[in-house]
Amino acid sequence: MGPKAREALIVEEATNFFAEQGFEGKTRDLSKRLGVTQPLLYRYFPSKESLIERVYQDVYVKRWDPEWGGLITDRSRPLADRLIAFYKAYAGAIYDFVWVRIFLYSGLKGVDINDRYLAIVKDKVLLPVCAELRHESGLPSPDTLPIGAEELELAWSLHGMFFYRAVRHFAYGLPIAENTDQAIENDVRLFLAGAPVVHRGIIERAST
Amino acid sequence: MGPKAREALIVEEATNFFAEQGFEGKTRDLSKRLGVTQPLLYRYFPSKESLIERVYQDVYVKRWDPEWGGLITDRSRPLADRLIAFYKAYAGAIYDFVWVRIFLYSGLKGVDINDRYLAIVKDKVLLPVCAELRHESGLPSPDTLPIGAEELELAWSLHGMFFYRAVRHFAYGLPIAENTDQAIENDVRLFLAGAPVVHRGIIERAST
DNA sequence: ATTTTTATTTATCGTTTGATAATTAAATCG
DNA sequence: CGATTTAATTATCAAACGATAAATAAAAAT
Repeated sequence: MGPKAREALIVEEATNFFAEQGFEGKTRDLSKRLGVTQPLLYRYFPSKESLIERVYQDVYVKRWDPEWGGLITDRSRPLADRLIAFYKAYAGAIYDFVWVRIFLYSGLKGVDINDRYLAIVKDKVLLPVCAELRHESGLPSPDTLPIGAEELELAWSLHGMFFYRAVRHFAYGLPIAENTDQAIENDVRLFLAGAPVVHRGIIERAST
Repeated sequence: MGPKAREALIVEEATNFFAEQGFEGKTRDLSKRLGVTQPLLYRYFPSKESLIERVYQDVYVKRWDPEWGGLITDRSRPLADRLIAFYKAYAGAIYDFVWVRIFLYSGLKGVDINDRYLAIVKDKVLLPVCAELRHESGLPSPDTLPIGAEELELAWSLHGMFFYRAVRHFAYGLPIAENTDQAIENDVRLFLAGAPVVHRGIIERAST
């Protein structure tokens, strides 16, 4: 087998393997699943750690499409439509066994790529959601009045509804509603109906 | 040191240790933290697995107070008050480094005690929340019309807002709003304002 | 076809790891 | 106090693990 194909095969199977077993999974078990001998792994990667690092790259890079950011901020459409469109698209990448578990395992381990990813989520999702929510309610823009911690927590609530569904399914193995698109739509509508009720209070508390 | 005190000390430190490192943490590292030698652990526990089992018991048992169930169903108080009271009390046990991480690690591992705990959450929290929500909106009681999967998903949304806050903090190491009581109150008020907007549609879809 | 390169395997090393056996130190008890 | 039990340590085992070296098989090149 050609080196490129073999390497790709190793990374792919290692991703599934570590998603299942965690990063303490043994190289011998991985090689068995690949149908090759364990030392062969070390011809393609100098160490187990370097293979794990490669898995991180492979997994994380594929899970953020720069297009998504624009979906939220495009004020030519109703906010509900935008958020539903974004979270449905996002679910296409995120509602996935490998992603959820690698993300949780690396998060628990405290890996830096996790922080970097969450910084993107904050910048491209949470803060924009807060900004749009303010705009809808006729509240001051973030340029005038910065978004505070409690307000950010509000956007995290929507994100929590959305992502915890995946945790329940792929980490705990619980069943979830068959129609996840419908569930996402419910999340967004619930959020947009409920958030304005608490938003003003949050801003008032922040400005004292 | 007396055997009872020593055993309690081992379990306590093992709990912290496994919460940090995961269950692949080495017995030698644990013993080092306890200030004892590694073989001593095997005088108190026949195997590492049995110590882990003991940690499960210790951790999980302390995290569900039977009193909590009653908080949700007591119709002498407004539903908002009840849910706020419940989730604040629950947070006292759940917003905790050890709990969140042991829960996630054991969930990822697929340990059965996790399923048993989640069954309690479903019975004592999620289904009652759906029932109370129906009562508030003048919808049929669960005795008449069983609670469906999409409807349960609605209660999970509130739970997700609540629990994902803990995951963010204790698993990812992200900062959260200082006043968690206020954040919980916001979650509940957002939920109670938003849920009725989608609830009827969910039930209609279920009955077709 | 023979040589050279490269992919893969076999064999093995040095540590680490969970666990046990033998020994020492410290209580406990008559 | 001395005898006996018990807590804890030292020493060590066998298996597992990440990693390396040497050998083989399969392509590629001349």
